[in-house]
Amino acid sequence: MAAVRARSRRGEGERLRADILDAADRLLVATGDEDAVSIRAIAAEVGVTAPAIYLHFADKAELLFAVCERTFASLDDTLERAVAGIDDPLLSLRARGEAYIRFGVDNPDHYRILFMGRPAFTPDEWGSERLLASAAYRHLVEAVEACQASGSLPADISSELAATGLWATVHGVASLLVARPSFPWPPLDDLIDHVLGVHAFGLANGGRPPIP
Amino acid sequence: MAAVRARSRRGEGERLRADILDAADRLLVATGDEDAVSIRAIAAEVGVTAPAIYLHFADKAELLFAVCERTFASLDDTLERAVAGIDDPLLSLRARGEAYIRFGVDNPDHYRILFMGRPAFTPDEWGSERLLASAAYRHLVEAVEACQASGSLPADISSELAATGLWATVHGVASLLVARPSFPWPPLDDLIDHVLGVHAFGLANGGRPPIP
DNA sequence: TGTACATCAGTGAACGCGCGTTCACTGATGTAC
DNA sequence: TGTACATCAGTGAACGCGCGTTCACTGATGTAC
Repeated sequence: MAAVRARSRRGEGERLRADILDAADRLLVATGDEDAVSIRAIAAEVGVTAPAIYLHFADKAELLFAVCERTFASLDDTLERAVAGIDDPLLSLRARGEAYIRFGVDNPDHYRILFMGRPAFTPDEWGSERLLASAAYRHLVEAVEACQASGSLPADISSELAATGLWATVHGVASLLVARPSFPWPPLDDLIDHVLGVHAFGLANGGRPPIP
Repeated sequence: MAAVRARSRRGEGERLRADILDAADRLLVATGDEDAVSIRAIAAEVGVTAPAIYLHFADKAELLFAVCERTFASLDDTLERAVAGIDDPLLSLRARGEAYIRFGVDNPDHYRILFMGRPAFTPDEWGSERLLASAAYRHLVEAVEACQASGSLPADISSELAATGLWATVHGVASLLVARPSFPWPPLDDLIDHVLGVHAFGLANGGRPPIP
């Protein structure tokens, strides 16, 4: 519970909106339980009464949607920063994958909401078009295409299939670690090296199964 | 809601336990929402009053744990049946991976509970020891070791690391599809072929990143 | 064979709780005249 | 410069709901004598 909050001056009402999103985020990280992020808990954390939430969000779903949107934007930021300055397209793709996994492991609760939640939990729009149109997804497909253009990856494979396969692979590592943190996983660095090494090698060499 | 249930005869009280687990399972599949699986809803589905549940389960967590345990056993069954009769160890490993993905896609709600849920949701014991000791996990490690013994996979890599990497890969495909069913994924067969082909090829060839 | 009785398999009512949301309101603050 | 007033940023109380769980009970059923 935060301290008592001073009422915003006239014209500064929008400040509360940002405070609410921050508080929802804080609660999510602190409790590690999205069920604990209730309208009432958020209001208490902000230092405001529950109905005040409805001055800025139509209902709970809209609020959680806004939280997701912020986190999704920060995922793309993180990935772009991770590959900034890496010229080789394949190394860049690999760095992107590694940064993705680390983002998930470092922000398990956000990651769970974004990519592991029930479809019903996040608003419908996130289902497909939003995800497709998202900066993070577009950047991944572009990164694959850059590899193909440079000859690092074979061009005879759909860039979307390759992007999806890579996404599934890094998502697999991230989401397993997020879902079962107490399992005795190999050291994270080893796991990342192994999985990305295997996948990148297989992809670069055409991804044909070794057995006809 | 099922029809009225006849009271068990004396000595046959255990029948209710099985009926409760079946009902919980049915509810899970029908609603696709684990929050809908409440003690009261289960009781109504069985055709019994809510307190009757407590004749067989100490609390809700124990009930859900029992549901998970059954599903986990059926996952191992499915995988073993899928590889039965496949002699080549690498083909067998591949078939195991494919069967795993299809199990997840075919049983999205069970899969979500087993491998995508909050750690707090499933009882603590599932966290590590249970999963490690599980038949499905042991069988996977053994399958990798069989490949190494036959020379299909390099022996200079930890079988647990390779098993974990493979698990992460198939889990990635399964859990993405489960979490975002409305995303325009490539055809499932293509995705399975691609991801397993890439991973198996990379693994069989040492998994060294193509770039030093 | 008949009957008292213990036991088994439940029932029915109630508990306290936290939830999302609505509604009528209030009091400080900036603005128009 | 002073004051009436509209507006903004909330408050406080209440709603109905479904939840997990507890408790005292009941009525059929098998068993011992």
